[in-house]
Amino acid sequence: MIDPRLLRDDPDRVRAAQSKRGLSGESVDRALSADTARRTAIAEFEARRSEQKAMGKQVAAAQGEEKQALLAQVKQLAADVKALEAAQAVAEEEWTEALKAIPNIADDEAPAGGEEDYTVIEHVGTPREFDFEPRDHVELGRMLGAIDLERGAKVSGSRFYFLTGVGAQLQLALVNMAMDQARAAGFVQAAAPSLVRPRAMEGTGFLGQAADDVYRIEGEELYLVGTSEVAMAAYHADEILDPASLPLRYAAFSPCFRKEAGSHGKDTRGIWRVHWFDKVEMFVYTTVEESYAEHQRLLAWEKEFLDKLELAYRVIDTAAGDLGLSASRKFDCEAWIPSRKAYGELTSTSNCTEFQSRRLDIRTRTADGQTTPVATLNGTLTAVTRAIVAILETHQNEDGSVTVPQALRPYLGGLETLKPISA
RNA sequence: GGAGGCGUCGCCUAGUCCGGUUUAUGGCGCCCGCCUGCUAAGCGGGUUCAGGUUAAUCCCUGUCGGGGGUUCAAAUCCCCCCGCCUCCGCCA
Repeated sequence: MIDPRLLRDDPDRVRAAQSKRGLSGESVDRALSADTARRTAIAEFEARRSEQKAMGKQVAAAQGEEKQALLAQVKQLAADVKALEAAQAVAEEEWTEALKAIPNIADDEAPAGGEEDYTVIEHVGTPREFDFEPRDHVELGRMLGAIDLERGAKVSGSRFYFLTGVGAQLQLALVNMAMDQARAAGFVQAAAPSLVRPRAMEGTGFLGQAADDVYRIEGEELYLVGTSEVAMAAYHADEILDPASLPLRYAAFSPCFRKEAGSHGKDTRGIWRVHWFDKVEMFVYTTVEESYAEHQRLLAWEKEFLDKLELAYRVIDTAAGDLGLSASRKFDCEAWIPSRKAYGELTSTSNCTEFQSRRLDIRTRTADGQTTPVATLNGTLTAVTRAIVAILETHQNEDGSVTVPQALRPYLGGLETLKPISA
């Protein structure tokens, strides 16, 4: 949710932000008129209510006939108050809805436009040149006994898989390496629930345009999270965080579930795009002023992790139209994926500024003691399946074996090479 | 899944049976001031959060886990939901 005062005081800035995302100013106009209607309704209700309270005291003090007369008089007042209160609630609801429909204000630095309008910030490493015909991760995973797609489909359907043998080991190794890095950097490690209430899902902005991608539990008021960002954002809901405790940094492990609605036929091969994967996610609460520097730090930690996996990647600055509802700026780290002959997103970090904290009512205090919404940021340390794809394909050898990146070896009991168990 | 108990402004707590002089007690903590050689003690005042209004203050409204209802009037009575605790059942 954007700052209602910004909307009221500087609507043109909000309109400009909308157009940067390729959206019309219609929702801005709707929110503005809803704000006016709301304030009128509040003033009317409060005036009447004040009258009623004053009369109520007279009733309490009065006796006999005088009391009966007052009662008759105040009865109409009570009916008015009730009607005005209901009207106020409706106006309030419409205002909230209108306000929530407006995406976060994109950062001035974020490129304007849609999905294709990102800017490349930097390239790290160079895509590997193969002197043999490289295999894709599906083939490598089969040879290594690491990925079982057929049985994944049998048991759970398309876009599911089993990680077996070194595949399962690789998952635990990646998770442990991510958790160790996070702990060394001062993060609090967390294991987060994957099932959350509507409040958490709604508060993080995933029940808006992204709702189609969210699994709902039938007969329950619960959703499966697509990222532990959801649980970690709601973790401090309704709290006023001690300024001295900021930044609060969490590294959360959780399974993630995505319906991938609207991506039928896209990335159907292998484990690149799946309905379930496990992830270690960084999540930070800090002040809005500090959030911009923190965003760079999150990006640096993501790069550190990718560097340790010895991958070639580029960093892109996502365009405003591709930010999603909550983010004001987003950097994606895209690793070179040999079988795709292209860069593909491995990690992503977003600065959501006050957008989520306003919805979830998470605040801190300014130097003069006033409450103010915190900023929330998130960033992927490792999304296991995509990391595995990148590692297998990048570090494969001609015989189908895979050389384990140095940094990962301690997490695999010193294993230097993953060896095929079948041709 | 069943039975019972509980939820008050940071923490503790009065008020709930029997609705109205409650603008929700009081203590601790914290903040400001007085006093004091310094500190402590003592004394006085302040101290939920949000919204409306305002240049700002004042003021007004809401807020006793959340929502709804009864009533002229609800922390107090009724209903639903959430959470915590105790016991029983089931279970990795």
